[in-house]
Amino acid sequence: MERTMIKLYDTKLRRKVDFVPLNEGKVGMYVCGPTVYNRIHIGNARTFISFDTIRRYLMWRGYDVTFVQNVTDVDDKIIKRANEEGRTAAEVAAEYTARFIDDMHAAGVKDPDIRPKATEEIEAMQELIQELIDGGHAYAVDGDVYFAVRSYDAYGQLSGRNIDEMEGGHRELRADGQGLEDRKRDPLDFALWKAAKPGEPSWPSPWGEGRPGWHIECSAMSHKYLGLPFDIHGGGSDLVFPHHENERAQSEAAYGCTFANHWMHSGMLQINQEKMSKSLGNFMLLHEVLETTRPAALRMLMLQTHYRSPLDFSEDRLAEADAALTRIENAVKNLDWLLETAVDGEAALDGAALAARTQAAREGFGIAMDDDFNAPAALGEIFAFVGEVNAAVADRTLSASDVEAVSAARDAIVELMDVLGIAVAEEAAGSAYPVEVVALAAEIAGYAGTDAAEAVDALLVARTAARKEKNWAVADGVRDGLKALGLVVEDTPQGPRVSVVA
RNA sequence: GGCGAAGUGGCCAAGUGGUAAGGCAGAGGCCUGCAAAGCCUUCACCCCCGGUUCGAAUCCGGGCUUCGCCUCCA
Repeated sequence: MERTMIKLYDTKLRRKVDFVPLNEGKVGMYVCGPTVYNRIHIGNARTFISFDTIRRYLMWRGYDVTFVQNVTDVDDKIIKRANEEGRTAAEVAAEYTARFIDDMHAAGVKDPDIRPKATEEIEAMQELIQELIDGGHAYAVDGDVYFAVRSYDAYGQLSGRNIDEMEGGHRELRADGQGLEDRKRDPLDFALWKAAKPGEPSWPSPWGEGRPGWHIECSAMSHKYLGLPFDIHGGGSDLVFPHHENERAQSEAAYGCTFANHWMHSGMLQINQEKMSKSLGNFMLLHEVLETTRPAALRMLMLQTHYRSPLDFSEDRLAEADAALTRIENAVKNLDWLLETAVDGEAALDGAALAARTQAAREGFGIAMDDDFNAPAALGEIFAFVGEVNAAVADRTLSASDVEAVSAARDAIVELMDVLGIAVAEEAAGSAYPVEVVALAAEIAGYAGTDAAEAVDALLVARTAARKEKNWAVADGVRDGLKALGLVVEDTPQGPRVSVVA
């Protein structure tokens, strides 16, 4: 297959660049995980799904990807929640860490290769802080340790900020009485280590009992598990400043080398054109959305917009995405059915042309995804392909000689959707028919057995006979009765077919 | 105020120089006892004003509007 080079938009450079892994064939990725003080919302989910898709694509392209995502399980917000609920911070963190993993599984996001927890990496953080102090980039004051921003020349490069202009902003804040930090040498400095207050989780350290600051966690964990530099550092665009700027400053100041080779940031999910966030209180939790929506539909919605663009979320759009996904699923379902009923006979379609079109679809998909993981365009390729395949096999009984080409087309759709993280060939369990169909069959078809699958067959035989006799009352009775039980009967050129509705 | 992103058909959305992919919704038709699925046809002067160019949704300037970051945030 003709390959183009993968291009990605690098936040630091503010342009698309060719992606060349630091180690041939391998990719190291680090994506900032959540602070576990609540269930994650769908805005968090968007970022994780975006990077999951990127990861899957890189793997499909043959890269050996090492994907690291932390869990921030010590933080002010966790402590606050614990105090409110009369629990320990560790209990709160443990609960929401478990729920986070549940939610990720429910959303179809692959587990990271390594999922370090901040509380289990204190030693690595302390070592990094000590490096910074030794190198003159950090200083301890009364049990706190601060990073000296002005000791790192490149500060502001990632987020495109000018330090001196920023300080003006800080002075304004100070005039408002906010952000007053007497212990800092410079208003821009930020905490690497926070002295413990009574009742807070803390660890012993050379600077006194305390806990790590937020930014140092990711610096320490990415260094420990990926080594520096690593290929891609990702996260939501709201983390660019200050979190990622600070991470970069810490790591590069301490180790004297590039931290992340590329920075990638996903766009914000919005509700009514406004960012959804925990602090604005306009958030919808992922697990709540998944109570009424299948995960694949949510993912489809997210794939329909480029990962860097803002994405407005609404129930209507979710329904649209579900309908769009159904079109692809139907195509696969129909192809499966055709393949099952293929007969030996004359070729009904041009297999060579279909094979060529299948190959073109794969290439089109790859070209789209190579261009900064353009999933909407890649989906466009899939839809265009689906339409052509549908047209090619419309109202046709497949002959045996067509099977190979049609089967390959069907597999391509499934494979490409899987790269995007959506399984469209989920086989309905064969014995998933509800037992009530037996009673229905007894009523309508005079069926006397106890097996639901057999009862369905009996009903279909009865219905076919009724249709021949134009006895629409019985024919429709079977269809409507089964529908009430969650089974849909569809008539195809090859005969009736029953499927279980999710 | 500083920095950044964006404005494409009813809705969503791809598209960075050669006269607009795709999805959803709508209309007409085909198939069908009905339905489902599917097929065919149909639906855009790309926010406004200037400029560059043989040619711009795409480049430049100005304007209007929206959003994000600048404080915890995916």
